[in-house]
Amino acid sequence: MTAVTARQRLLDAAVESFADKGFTGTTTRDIAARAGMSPAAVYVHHASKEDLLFAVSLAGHKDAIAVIEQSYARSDDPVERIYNMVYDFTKWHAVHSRVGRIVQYEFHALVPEHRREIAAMRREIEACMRKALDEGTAAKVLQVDDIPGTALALLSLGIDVVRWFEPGGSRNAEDLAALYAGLAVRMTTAN
Amino acid sequence: MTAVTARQRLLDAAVESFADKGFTGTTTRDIAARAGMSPAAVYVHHASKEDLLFAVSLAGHKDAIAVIEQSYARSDDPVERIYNMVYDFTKWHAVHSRVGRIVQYEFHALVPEHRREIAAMRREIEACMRKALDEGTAAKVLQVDDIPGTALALLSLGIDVVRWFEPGGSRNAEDLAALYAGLAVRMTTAN
DNA sequence: ATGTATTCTAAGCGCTTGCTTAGCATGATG
DNA sequence: CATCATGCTAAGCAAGCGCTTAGAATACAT
Repeated sequence: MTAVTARQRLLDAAVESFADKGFTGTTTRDIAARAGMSPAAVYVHHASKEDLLFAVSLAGHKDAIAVIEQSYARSDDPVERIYNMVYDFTKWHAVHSRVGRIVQYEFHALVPEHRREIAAMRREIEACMRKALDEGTAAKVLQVDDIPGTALALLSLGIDVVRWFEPGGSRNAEDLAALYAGLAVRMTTAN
Repeated sequence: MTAVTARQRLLDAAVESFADKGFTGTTTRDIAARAGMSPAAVYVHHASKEDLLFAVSLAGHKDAIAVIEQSYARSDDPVERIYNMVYDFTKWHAVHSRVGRIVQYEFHALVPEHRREIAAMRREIEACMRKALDEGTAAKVLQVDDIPGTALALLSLGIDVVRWFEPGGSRNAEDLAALYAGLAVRMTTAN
């Protein structure tokens, strides 16, 4: 299908452009050129530049939600669960740091309706982490005073990776994920 | 002095504009209007839009470095020191979340020369945190395996606050700082 | 009064922006 | 062979961009 391929090529080009120069710093001509098409071709497959951002953001969030929910489900043990969730969430942000940067830093560039939709998906991610902490403390395996605050901290650790991580840089995604997952366990288990 | 006042008014206007719309999303006309001046007045006091960004970024980094170095110096006890450093660093990012957002997210918009200068200041902050962890583990008070990685994690906690914190929101800067500082101590002391 | 330095603005230059329009090529369908 | 939808582009429009220029207004020294 030429249609699907061209549409996807434009999405890929948008990811690279937005990650490099930000949403407002990217021109529709940049995206078109990267996809090897004329500036007008963008509008054959996407309604607007903001629509491209929304598509990228939506796909990124869906992926991130799937990752953290699968991590939650993989184990019944609260400690193992926290380890897995922080490991996978951190690793995802390291491996997909370019998409992650768009998802995190261009949120405000979305139109209000799209912003609401994305905000709801973020709340799902936070809710999943809170649930893991909730159940772990109820079972007296974890020791967490401020559950919403600690959930925020654990997710922050993973999210902030997109700010500086570069694939092929000095740090490797798996090692970083293991480090942060270990720290997460220390943060949530009794001293 | 009218000169100093106008210059500062433009800097303040730049902070608000950049924080709201990002560097590329802000026009020099936005900044001038916010400062109550004509578009041309910007160039009486600042060489370019990028120069305004650099001035904001430089002031922000100087402030952040001062905060973390004072926290380091306030106590000799490694645990207390980690608590203080994470507390103050987090609180600074919460209180100055608008400046912090510019400092963190518009780094790439600086010209290479300015970027190098700011990057050096960031390394100072990381070095200060590493030093605290280094000395604490050498004294066998802290237990940290990966010192550079843990330093990164502790700073990430504070930095990521600028992504979502709003002054006057549901969370208070001091409570958040105390929470994160407590988590930092758990991360760095033996289980 | 005259000269000088400072602070500011009206106007606008050359260029780029997101997006549209009109139309061309291609290939499937009657 | 004719028709028509699809995927694409050349050209360009109205608006907005960073920044400059020429000069007005003010304040103070001579």
